[in-house]
Amino acid sequence: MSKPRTRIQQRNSEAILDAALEVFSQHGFRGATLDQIAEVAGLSKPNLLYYYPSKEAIHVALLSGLLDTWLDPLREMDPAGEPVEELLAYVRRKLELSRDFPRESRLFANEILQGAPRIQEAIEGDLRTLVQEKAAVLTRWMDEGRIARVHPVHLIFSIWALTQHYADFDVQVHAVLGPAEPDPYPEAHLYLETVFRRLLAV
Amino acid sequence: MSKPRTRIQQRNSEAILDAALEVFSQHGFRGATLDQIAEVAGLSKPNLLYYYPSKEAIHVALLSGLLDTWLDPLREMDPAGEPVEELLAYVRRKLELSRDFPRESRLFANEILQGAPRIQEAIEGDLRTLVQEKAAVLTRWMDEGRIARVHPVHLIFSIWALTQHYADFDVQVHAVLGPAEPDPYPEAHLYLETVFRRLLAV
DNA sequence: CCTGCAATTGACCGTCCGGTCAAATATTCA
DNA sequence: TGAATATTTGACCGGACGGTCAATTGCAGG
Repeated sequence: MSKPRTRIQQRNSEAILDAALEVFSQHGFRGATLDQIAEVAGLSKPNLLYYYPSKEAIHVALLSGLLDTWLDPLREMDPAGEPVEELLAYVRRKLELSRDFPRESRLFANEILQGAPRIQEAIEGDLRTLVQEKAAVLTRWMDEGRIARVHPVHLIFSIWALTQHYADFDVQVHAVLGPAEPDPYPEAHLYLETVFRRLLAV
Repeated sequence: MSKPRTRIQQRNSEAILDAALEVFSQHGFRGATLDQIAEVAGLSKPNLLYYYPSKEAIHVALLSGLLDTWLDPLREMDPAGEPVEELLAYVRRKLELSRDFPRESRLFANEILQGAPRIQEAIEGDLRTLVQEKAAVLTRWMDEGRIARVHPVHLIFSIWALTQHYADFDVQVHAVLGPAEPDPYPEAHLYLETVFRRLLAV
């Protein structure tokens, strides 16, 4: 992307991306407006377009870094490590991502819900490749009898689904648990650890 | 809602709701346009507004019936039944809902992602009540030693997350599995059955 | 056939949207 | 300081949006 030179450029383009993340993640691409983003960022609309040439450019700038960040925890899963602990560490890292970056998770969810028009090639490329690669590792672990045999790709899907649920359906989670339980993550962590320990035990 | 009297009203208001489901589920409320819905429905825009007074009214009409349909499988979970089989039956019914009504699932996901502005009270009311009620049943089963002890509400969350993932993230699922595996549901069913059998085994 | 109501639509309205532009203001640096 | 450059903005544009309305067409029953 564009490299901000001055401090003002640095500060403003960051403020824009942060505001855009806020708005895009809540309303999706078409539902978000430049005026909204400008207001959240504390800038005028023409000033937004001084830093980014179009609404789409802002969206692309947000998405471009996102997929890598999102997949990093999976990349860190070490083929040479202890299988169950590696998988549980992945679950934990992914859950922390949901807790600490829920807007990013919702931005991604919105993009996928809308058919992934802007990151389809990345999904069919990098993401698919990485998943297939890690699925091969999982299969090897199963062949070696170190974890139970299940469909490796669906195993990865289930980690995504379970962890992202707490970010994407945050409103529902809090509504069901009630105001007495303001932070569901400690319980979620315990629960998910149980789920995958029992699933993978040989 | 309004009771359609004539066959024409029946046919058209159904066509409108079907078209609106298509468009809303893909673009969210703000991202959808009446012209788009009208085109999909094969009607003129003023004709849409002859059957429904506003864009919001269409959206509300769609959502009003949805939550009940969505929760029905959970309601059917029989407190007098065999615990593991009841839970697995719930998982299966929920997964079939994802397979057969993916647009409804995405509509719901969109609404929650956007903060559930139009169904928050229903979520904090009916949905919360039902979940708490069924969580009590699960807790009783755990007390009786008929299923393993885990957090009952998170158990329900995990069923939602795992089953809805296949509808909401459909694009990603197919991209990762590739064109060789056009229908992920048989494998998903097997996988989820394994997950919950192992999780709940005493 | 006619009457009366149901259904449909072209034309239109005010507003909002993404984006442009020229002018004004701040900042940098020789 | 002053010239050059970076930043900011009010005013505006064309098109799309949600919604209205008067007028037309379709249709059922007497």
